[in-house]
Amino acid sequence: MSPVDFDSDDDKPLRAPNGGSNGHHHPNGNGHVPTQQRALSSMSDDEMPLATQDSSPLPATRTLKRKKPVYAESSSDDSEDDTPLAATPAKVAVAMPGAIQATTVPANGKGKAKSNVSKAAVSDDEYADSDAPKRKRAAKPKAKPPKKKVKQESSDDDDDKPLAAKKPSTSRKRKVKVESDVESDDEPIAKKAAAKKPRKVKSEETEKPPAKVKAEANGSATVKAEANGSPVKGKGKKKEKEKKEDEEQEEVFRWWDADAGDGSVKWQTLEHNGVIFPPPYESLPPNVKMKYNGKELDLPPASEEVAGFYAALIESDHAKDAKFNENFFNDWKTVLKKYPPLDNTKVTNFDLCDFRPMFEYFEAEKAKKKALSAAEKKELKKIKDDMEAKYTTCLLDGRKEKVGNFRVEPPGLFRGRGEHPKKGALKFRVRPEDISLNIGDNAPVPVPNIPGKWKEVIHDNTVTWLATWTENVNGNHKYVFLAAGSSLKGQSDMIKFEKARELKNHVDKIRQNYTQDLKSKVMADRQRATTMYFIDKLALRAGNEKGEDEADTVGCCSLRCEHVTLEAPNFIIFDFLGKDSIRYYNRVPVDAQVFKNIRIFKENKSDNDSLFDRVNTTGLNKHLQSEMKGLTAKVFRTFNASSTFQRLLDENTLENATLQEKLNAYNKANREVAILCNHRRTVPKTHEQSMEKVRDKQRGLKYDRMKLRHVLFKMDKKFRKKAEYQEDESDIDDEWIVSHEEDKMAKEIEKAEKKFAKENEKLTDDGKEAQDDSELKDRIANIKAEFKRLAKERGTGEAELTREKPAEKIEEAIQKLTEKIKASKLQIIDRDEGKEVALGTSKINYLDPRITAAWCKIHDVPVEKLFSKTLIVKFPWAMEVEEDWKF
DNA sequence: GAATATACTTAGAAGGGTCGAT
DNA sequence: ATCGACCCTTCTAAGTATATTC
Repeated sequence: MSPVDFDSDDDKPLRAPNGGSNGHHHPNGNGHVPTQQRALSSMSDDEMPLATQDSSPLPATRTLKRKKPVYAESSSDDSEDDTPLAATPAKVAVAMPGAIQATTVPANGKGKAKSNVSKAAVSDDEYADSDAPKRKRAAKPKAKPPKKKVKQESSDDDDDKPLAAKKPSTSRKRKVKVESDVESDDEPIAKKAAAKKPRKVKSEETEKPPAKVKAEANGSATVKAEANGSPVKGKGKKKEKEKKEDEEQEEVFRWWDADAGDGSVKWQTLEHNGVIFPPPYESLPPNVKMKYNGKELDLPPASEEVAGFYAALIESDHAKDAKFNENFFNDWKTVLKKYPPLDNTKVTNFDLCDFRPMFEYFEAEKAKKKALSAAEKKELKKIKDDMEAKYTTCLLDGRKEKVGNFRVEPPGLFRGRGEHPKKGALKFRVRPEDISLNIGDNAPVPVPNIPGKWKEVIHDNTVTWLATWTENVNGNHKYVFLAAGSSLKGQSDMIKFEKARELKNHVDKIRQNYTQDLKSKVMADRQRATTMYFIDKLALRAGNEKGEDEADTVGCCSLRCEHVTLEAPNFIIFDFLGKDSIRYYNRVPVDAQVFKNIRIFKENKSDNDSLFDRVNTTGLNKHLQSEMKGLTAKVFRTFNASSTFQRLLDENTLENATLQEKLNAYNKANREVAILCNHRRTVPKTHEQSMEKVRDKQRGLKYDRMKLRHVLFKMDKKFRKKAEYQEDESDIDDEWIVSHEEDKMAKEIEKAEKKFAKENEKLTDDGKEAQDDSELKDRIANIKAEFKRLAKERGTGEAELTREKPAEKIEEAIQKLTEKIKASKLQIIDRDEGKEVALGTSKINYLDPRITAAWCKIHDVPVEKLFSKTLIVKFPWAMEVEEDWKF
């Protein structure tokens, strides 16, 4: 059985429609949410085997996750200056004029320390409104007493206890605070750092063939020379195909033809130029000042920069977000404390701030840039490209490879998705002192393009990153990796898909096993089986635990009771926020046992308790490994997406279809996968409007075709009988025709006027006399007469052309229009159905590119129609498949 | 064994570039 | 040649997975 059709009612894949309102979510049919829910609680569970062991299904109340706030400690008032963290950046500031490090603000500190104490205080009614669809996990603060949980644990048999992690008290992981280790400033950080870092620095004295590689590297550094005809590299692969200046194209390393390495060592030699830092902050011109309480505010660069971050956003949705504003303002105030306005104005009230002058200045600058001539823009771009050139590539084992994100993230305001508690917080400027480099130990250590020294330089060839740093807002790690088209990324991508294909060979057994386990007497196993069922059928994400200072989103293992609703006899309604706070709403029929299980799992729990309190992703993956080597939860998503795609393509592509029809079949399959994976985008504001435009255009085509038919009818009655001319233009009515003709006339007149004016201009330029206005009048009169005739023709079923044409020509023209109309119909459907589905994500990450490559070969479709240039560069390894290749 | 650290993949928004219609 | 819709790239946030630490 295919991975998705467990739904016996109709074997469409279960999809994950979009949230809410717009109706296109229910593939399975008119799904509307039933009014009656939880009718089942009364059902007795005959085979509720768990009873004994689980007699107290004590829900480990999953209190909220949430990690501790990174900087939350100082609850005291405003001594933020003293916060240790602040110190670090500040230091640098001195040394670097303009580079505002100032932004030392400890991401909003204090305050909201929802101490556990306060949590305890939260009353239960916070959970009370269970039917409120919005799962506000509001309760973050609360830590429900572990109550029975303890008991339960003891009573359960070992295998069966709730995972400790989910105990309320344990709550979630927290991220470690960002340390400012810059202390030891100026030491020869390089080697020493590596030493102190226990990390896997094994690379230190690994054997490598430096000499040889080195030589090669040097050679390839001179790409130019090479392009000129003297291949420096010894690779031999480089045939003379250099013809076009495909210098960047240079020989692609055909790693997929080479021997696979061991896997853990990622490279032997690595040379690169580090990262590029954004330019230091430049103050605004003196005439641009924001206002506070109506008065101009004279800000030092450090605080002006931060104000500018916000000013740029005042027209965006972010500025409408209270949390965003609050976080920004707190952080900005901290900066202001250190870098106050010159006149010492106290900025205390957000509502008194007027950032508009700054905003307008930015807009004007943007406009200025846009107004530059093409040549000027090109020039600027070239300057930038030249400056960045050396950072764009690196030498990996002597081969030139593209680097991905070599630009260090500039400072700004953190734009968290959804209800992220830190959104709007100030993200500091990153300095060399924050960055660790990873580079071959024989490679020269690059010098930062701004003053400063790297935090450390290590030589770890078991990882692929070139640089890393820790971001201050959430303490997350950032990395610089190679680009998507690099050999390293390509290899792991191919491995990913091969692993997903391997799952084909095990999936039957795995399904058999978990189907068994759905009835297991061991609660933990039963829950695990149920999560596997969802992950397999619905392609849900694994659902790791999240910390307290993150948006409240969930995946399969972290679902809470409030996220699933039962609807008899066998439907489950999922409604939760997943990755990126994208809503997942899906009403699906499920196996009777699954239905029963969910009912059991929900028993005696409150809405914000974990549904699968005995399952976590680590345990789940461990189990999966035992079913198939290398299997993890995410493999199911890849597997489901790619196999669904392959099947749909096979089913939907008709042999003799036109190119457009084939493309549509492809996009349709792509779209179904995107729906399965719940990949969404916000509907462009202009969508409806542009739909109407296209529809109108299509009606125009139909109108033209109708007119041509009428011409034929007038020429010879026999045409009226021809079957292909019987069809009616159903969606153009008389009213529309009238307005269409009027429109058309107006446009033609306007065109005639323009043309006339142009002709006259030309004449006078040539020193001749301009035409008389009467000429224009004549022309317009002609047009009007023409349209008068059209008006008369209305309803007669007959028409004539301004210029006569032979019947065959007209028939040909009709044929062409028919094709155009057909194509446009398809396009319209395609577009409307896809308005909120993002196809790109699945194409980039989930669909085995070999499916596409093979399909293109069989159906004679140029792959460029489906893959952008970057995708083609990303998937070189897939382009050579045999046409009969199947996922 | 939970918490944390690390490294890598997956994700939508924003903004810029391109391309087709006029 | 201009304009605007849309496609693509860029950016960086937000996941997954597993190793390491306490």
